[in-house]
Amino acid sequence: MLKYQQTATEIEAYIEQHALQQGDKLPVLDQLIRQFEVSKTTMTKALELLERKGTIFQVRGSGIFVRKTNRKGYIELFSTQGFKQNLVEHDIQSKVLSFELIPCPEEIIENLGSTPEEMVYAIKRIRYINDNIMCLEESYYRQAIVPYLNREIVEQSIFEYLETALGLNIGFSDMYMHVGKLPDSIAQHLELKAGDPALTVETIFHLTNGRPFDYSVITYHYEHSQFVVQANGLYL
Amino acid sequence: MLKYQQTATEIEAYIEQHALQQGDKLPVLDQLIRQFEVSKTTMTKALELLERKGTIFQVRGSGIFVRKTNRKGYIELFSTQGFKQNLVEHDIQSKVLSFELIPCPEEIIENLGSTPEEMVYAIKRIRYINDNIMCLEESYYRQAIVPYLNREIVEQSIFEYLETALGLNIGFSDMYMHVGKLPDSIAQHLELKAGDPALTVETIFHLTNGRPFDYSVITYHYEHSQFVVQANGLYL
DNA sequence: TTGATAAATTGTACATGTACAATTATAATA
DNA sequence: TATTATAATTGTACATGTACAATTTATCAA
Repeated sequence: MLKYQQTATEIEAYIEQHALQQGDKLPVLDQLIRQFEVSKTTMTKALELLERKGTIFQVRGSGIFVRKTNRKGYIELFSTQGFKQNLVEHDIQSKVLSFELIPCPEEIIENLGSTPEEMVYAIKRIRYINDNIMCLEESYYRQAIVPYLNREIVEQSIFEYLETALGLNIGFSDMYMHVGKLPDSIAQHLELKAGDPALTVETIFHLTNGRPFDYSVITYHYEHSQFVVQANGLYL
Repeated sequence: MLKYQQTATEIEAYIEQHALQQGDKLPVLDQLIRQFEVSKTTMTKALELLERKGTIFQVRGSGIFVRKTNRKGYIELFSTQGFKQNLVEHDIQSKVLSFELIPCPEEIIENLGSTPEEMVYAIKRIRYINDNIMCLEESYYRQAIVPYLNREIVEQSIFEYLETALGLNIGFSDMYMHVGKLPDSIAQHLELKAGDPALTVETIFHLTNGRPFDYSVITYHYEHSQFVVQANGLYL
């Protein structure tokens, strides 16, 4: 683990231990540097990481303060950076509906930048959050990049397997979101009615080297999923 | 404008001028440093900015490459960083439904960290994108921070006014999203039917010093709004 | 008191330099 | 030719140091 990531984790622990709340002030930058025994660069990067993660905010001339979202029960859609301790407080389960190795379907080719001959793992599964149906996920993995998958892996966390067992470096992703009415085919899986509202998120995942390896379409159950996003930039 | 922001803008211009496409390689870091005559720190920060913005991706040992989303017609929900050139390619118009100065409503107090006595500007407006109804926006600005607003300003970009005329420094925001069925009252404004699907986004905007100044609830028209998010971290 | 002004505090921008890890290209070997 | 080992390329991590801008605190005048 990198030093600045490690430092960031330690600062989080510090916040936890001292039970700091929204708006509370952390020690001054110089003090943090001495306290955690790192250089200014490292501390700055650690703080920047925590700022993007939404844990703190920094005010020049004033100090470093804790930023906490108070609402509970929301899913972090884009951790935008950092670790993956998003959903740890939620209990996530999966039920595999289908799992097969097929030639890349026509409509997926463009998204994955693949060829019609190329084989892909096609997986359909329902994901549960705290024993409620959260979403239906249909995903396609290029076998050229993910040479092997099996049903057992797919029942657990696929990304976990890709990173640890296969040593793949997962990089960035493009997500496309829209809201619409559920078609009957999907509604059944979510135990909802056709015409009910749904959030659909298409995502193209890339390795750090830019190669797309996974295209997935997730349809969320509108009653069991709500999302929080901590943003830092500007907007509308 | 800061040097690294300026540099980032110049690199974007470079990409534009050379008509670089997805996956095309930029000059090597050292070359970029010489070419744009900045230090390594500055260039690194500029590139980091562009990476977060989704314009490029960097691969150690390999190079710096262009990253472009090819789908058109999507709204950038969270620019996650950077400038606010999101919606420039869209034509955004507003129609003000109501505009008043009132004591802070009960249900808003907690979100804005205000008191019941405090006065807030309450604004309701419909926003159009390319002449289609995009969303209904209800927003509340604390008068303690935004001392003056009028109907004319509200018909244009409020944030533009806050930044330039009032000199406020807009910082981070917390967004809460969920999907649901439209109540009749809102459906009418969006020219939809009660029960139709809708994406609702609540946002609490803060100044850079951490003080919340704006709480808004936006209900999007499901047929006229779709969103793209370029993420960099990890996920589900 | 109030209000302006100066000084101290504190985070950010930027430069320079070293070491290193991931990738790619090259050379050596079977 | 294919495979492996080596070297060159290229971005990232990290340290140190200077200058500065935004904020807060202290000081002084009215």
